[in-house]
Amino acid sequence: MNVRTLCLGILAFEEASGYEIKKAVEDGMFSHFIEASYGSIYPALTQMLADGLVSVREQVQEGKPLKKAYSITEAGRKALKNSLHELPQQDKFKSEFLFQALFRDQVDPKHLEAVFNEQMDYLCGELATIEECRQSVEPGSGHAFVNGYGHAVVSAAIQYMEESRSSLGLPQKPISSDAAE
Amino acid sequence: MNVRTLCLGILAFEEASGYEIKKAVEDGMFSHFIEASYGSIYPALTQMLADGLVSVREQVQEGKPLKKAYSITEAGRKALKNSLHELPQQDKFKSEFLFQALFRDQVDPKHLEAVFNEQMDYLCGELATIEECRQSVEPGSGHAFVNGYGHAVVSAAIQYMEESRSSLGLPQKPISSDAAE
DNA sequence: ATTGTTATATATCAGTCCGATACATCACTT
DNA sequence: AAGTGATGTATCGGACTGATATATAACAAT
Repeated sequence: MNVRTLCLGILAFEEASGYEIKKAVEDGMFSHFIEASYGSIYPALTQMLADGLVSVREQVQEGKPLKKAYSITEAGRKALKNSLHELPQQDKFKSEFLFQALFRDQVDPKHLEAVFNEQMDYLCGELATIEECRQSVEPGSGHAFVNGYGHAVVSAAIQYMEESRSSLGLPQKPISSDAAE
Repeated sequence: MNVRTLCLGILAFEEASGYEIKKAVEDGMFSHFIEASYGSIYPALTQMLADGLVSVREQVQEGKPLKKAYSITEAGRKALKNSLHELPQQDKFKSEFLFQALFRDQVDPKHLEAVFNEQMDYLCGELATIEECRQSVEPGSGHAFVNGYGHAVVSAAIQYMEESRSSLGLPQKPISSDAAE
């Protein structure tokens, strides 16, 4: 699946600009299972416009830059439906954190601790985003399933991390900066 | 982090060929949190050889093609250690399965079921790989932590998938081909 | 016998995508 | 008056993927 299909999928829910698509995959509804950069989103929109899969509406906004609001066309919906019936590629998961954790005996304990805490912050942030979205999702929908999947997985990761603190030789949960001692 | 560092990391554990590195990230110890293709592994090894980070030993094998066994050098270990002290990038997770699940009302139920079952197979395969590796890992090591992380996350995914069968309108667990009805 | 498949192994390349950067406008703070 | 941050479009070098080519040998099937 390429970025074009990804954009079509987001536009199938609502009209959006390139900037908004980027936000959706960075922080929004789609953030925990999709990635895409400006360098692929903008060319994808341009190309799909040429192919008639999307249409633009240039919005002149007060106090903000020009915004190109893209909408999916009928041809676009058809193309999306086709893509949805292809066999999906395998999930891809890359974690540099886990890679570093593999060599924990070769890194400075201070670094390990910093990296560990950053990972916890990241995971908790993901969980917060997922829980935010959970409210605006109707039960039984595809959104609900995907949201629940993310919640299950990220929760499990957080719990495992928490349980592993001692076995990694790290100090317990640093709730406030001067609780230890 | 680039593929060069990734290869160095694997070579820090044991001498390996490009083919074996690919296997390690595809099926082995590293498979659930690392990705790399031949198209990046072989150039990485060639370049690192030129830079003196690895050395080769050409093995003439009986009944098999020539094998170039790469080993990490002292300079390579130093370079790896440096890389390990950089801040890791955020985890990346992409799931086309979840993307398709998002549009479950727009896809053929047969397709949804097939895709769902394939995802289950994939996840169970991952779990099996992780459990295989678990045996050959010494407790308390970085390997053990990473292995446990994978186990926690994949187990959670499988459990959630299992619980969601009915809410997606799918038939129950197809253990054998003619158990239903 | 010979065709096909699977496993081992190296290597390349078109196309895709990321990460960084540039540019521009406005709100808000310092 | 300067700096920061959010909104917004756009491009590009370089990294990486996915597919393909090449080669050898074991093994199964026809």
